[in-house]
Amino acid sequence: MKADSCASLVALPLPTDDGIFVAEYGEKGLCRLHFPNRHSSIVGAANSISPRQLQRWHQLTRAAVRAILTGNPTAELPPMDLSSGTKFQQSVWRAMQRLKLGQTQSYGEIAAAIGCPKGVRAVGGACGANPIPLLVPCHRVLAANQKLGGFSSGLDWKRKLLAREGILFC
DNA sequence: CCACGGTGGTAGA
DNA sequence: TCTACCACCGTGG
Repeated sequence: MKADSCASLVALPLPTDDGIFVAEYGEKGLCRLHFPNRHSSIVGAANSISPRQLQRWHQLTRAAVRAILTGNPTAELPPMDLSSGTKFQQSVWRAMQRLKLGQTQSYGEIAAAIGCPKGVRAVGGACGANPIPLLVPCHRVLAANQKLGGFSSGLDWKRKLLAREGILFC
């Protein structure tokens, strides 16, 4: 763990039909999203985010999360602060953000897309370090030959998300 | 199906 | 620094 310029200031519950997610916000926007039944950091009382802005961000997050969980396209996304990652990780996360509903790419294709064609394993590592799953759609990254690959929050989630988007895999 | 080597980035010591 | 991990990928049994 390293010094993190994006200390989360507020954590809010995000109820869905699939359980209660937790969204963490910093001054620049959404900085982490947790799947249900996972440890998440505690709500910070002191915040420098205006309640009105926070409410707006959380509303956008909630709508986007629920859209993805139901296999629908997302409309507007909240501002996302990805500054906690290294340069390499951020480039991987940016590449994943370009994947639309139902689109997939392999770890190798992502590696090539960011100009690091031999860094395939490192791309896998960056996917696992993705602080905002769903909205940064790391579940749309498959292994070569349409194999499933991994998922740090549990392969059952990845299978479920892909199925809801109509994506076929082995 | 399995084993293995070549990889690049990261975290921890 | 050095080292031991890895959500990989191709090749070869």
